[in-house]
Amino acid sequence: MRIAPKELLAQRGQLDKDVVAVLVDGKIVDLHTPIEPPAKMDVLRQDSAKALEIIRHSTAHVMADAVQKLFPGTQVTIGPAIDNGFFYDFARPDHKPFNDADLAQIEAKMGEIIAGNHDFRREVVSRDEAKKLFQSMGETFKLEIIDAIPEGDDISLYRHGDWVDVCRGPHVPNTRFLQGVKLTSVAGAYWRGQESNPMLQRIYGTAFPSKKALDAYLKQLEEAKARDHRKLGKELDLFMMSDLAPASPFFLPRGAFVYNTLVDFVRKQYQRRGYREVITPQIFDKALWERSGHWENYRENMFMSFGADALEEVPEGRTARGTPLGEVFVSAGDKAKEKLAGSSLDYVCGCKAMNCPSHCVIFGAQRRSYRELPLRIADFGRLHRYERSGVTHGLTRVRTFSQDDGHIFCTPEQMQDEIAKFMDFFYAVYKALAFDKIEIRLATRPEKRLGTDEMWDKSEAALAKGLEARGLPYVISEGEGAFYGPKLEFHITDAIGRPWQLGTIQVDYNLPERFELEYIGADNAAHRPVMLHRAILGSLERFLGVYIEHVAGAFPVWLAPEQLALLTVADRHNDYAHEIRAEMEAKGIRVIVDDSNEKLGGKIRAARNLRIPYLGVVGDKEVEARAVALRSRIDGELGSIPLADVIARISKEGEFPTL
RNA sequence: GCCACCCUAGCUCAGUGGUAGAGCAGCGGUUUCGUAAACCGCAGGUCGUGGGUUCAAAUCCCAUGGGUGGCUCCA
Repeated sequence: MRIAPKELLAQRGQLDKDVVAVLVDGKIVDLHTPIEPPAKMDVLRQDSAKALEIIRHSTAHVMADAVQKLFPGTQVTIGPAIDNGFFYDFARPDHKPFNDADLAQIEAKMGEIIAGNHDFRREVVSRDEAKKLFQSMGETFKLEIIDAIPEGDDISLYRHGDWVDVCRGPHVPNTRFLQGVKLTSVAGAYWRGQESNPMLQRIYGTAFPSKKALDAYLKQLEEAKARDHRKLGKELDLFMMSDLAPASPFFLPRGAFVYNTLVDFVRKQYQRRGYREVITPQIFDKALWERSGHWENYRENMFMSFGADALEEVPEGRTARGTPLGEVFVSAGDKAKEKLAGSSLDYVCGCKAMNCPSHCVIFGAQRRSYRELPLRIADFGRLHRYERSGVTHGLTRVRTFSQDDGHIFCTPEQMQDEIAKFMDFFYAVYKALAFDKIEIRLATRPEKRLGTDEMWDKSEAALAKGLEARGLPYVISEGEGAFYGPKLEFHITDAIGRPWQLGTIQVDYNLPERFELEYIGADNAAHRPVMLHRAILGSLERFLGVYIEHVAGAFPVWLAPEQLALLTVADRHNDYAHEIRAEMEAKGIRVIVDDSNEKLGGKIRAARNLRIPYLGVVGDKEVEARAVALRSRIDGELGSIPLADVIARISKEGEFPTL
């Protein structure tokens, strides 16, 4: 005998005013959905974290109600709760978007609906009834949704006031539970996420059990924005951008220092872990990319390049070699194609978007012995990828970057061990950099791919095994692998919680095949190696963006562009400051002197704003004692300390972390 | 690429059809100072760019570049 938890709680006298839903076997069940009376049932109150999702989903319904009241004829589609709130996608008959003024109006209407204290009600209907209902309402998207509900599942409707939606639930008992509501932004979104489908108008919002909780969230969001790497990049003179090279950062001296130091840090590890670094060309003959499969699978992301002679008309009596430019630029307009058609393309080049093909060229350039394997090749080469406008973002999504990239050529037998070694390396680095929350995704075969299903089966299994060997939890990203092989992606979130892939390891049987790579085994026969693509920090640009946010611009002593700022109290201390600066620089310490015409307080403020780890005040006492009044960003005032001790302390902290 | 919004001095921003502004930074001077902003002065902008409407455009319209938040795509 199934019964709604609402009745059950009422019978037991547990139906308090702040009960949102119940928890049965760890599953959230709203008060409307009939269940078998369970042995154990916990109540979820308004302020519990698990109630948040229900509140947000119900708020999405109220928003859809408000939108349909204000914009008659608008169709509803889907409206789930998400990490930071909820959204609902709409199709307006006039295809007009919502603007900020509309949002304010919708929010006001939502307030009215909520104030009406409407009960949410659930009912189960047959597929035909549901279809008839939404047919009569002209909700064609909902009809598609109903059709997608698996046979045998209940089709439930949720109503509040006079508004109805087909919905799995769960929902709050009454609109009065929705007290902290804010609409945040609008966005275009494709129906079912397909670019070929019509674009819907999405409205994002967030909701909390109370106005107070909402305000706290909004404040926290403000604070997160203060550590946005784009803002800090400007404030700390780390990097800049220019319209003349969209999505391509210019690293300024301070930023370039941090960048190079990260590279040095990884390089030092390479030395100990059997990697050999190479430097490879930037621009390659198209033939390389045809062989690697990039031409076929990755061309739209590549920058093309060609010599001036490619633009010359082909002279009379000579046959053009290569591909006419007009055929290369497939997405060029007809006019452009016509113009390019007569130009020969003896030498079209692709600017490299990945290092792997050149490493294959290196591997294949010599007869290789099994004794050389695993061969670990590292490359910090600069990559260029043509990113569509609209997807780029600060340092985290750019058009030019370099990775701490490496490719391991090994025997199939060595592969699992190499994956394990990589995992050790990876976690040692992230631990040293004080990252603890790392999400792992196993990205599996995409639609557009090279190689056989057997190869993909083997590759995916090898990566999963590598994770299971360490007992690491992971999620599967269906179809998100690279075109040549599956990957493990290591994701870290930025200041406002957006995840970014940094490190990766990918198994690849395909490129060795395409490049016909071989090594001679102990049996004196030729064998095909396996290739592992791997990066620890990933794109250094992206890593730095995430890392700046992680440390809020306050780099540890070993990474800080300046480790110590010497601040003089008055002009008469300037000579001493410059003298000891030279002494410290000779010992490898990075020092700046602020001998400007500012008061001490002003100098301290300026140095602190730059997040310099140590401040050293020099005045009469310090000159007298050959000392520095030291102040640490972390430990505060340390008092007057002899010069030699300051040098010792900063030198020690300035060493690279040991792994 | 698609949707919305934004672009005013090096930076942060004010200015909604009628003579382009502030703070900070910069420069010059004064001050010589002990732990988060000394004082005075000067200079700095074809209001992203190009068209249009208007007697008059930073402001309204169109196009275009760049950025922001999403969608899609990806390190």
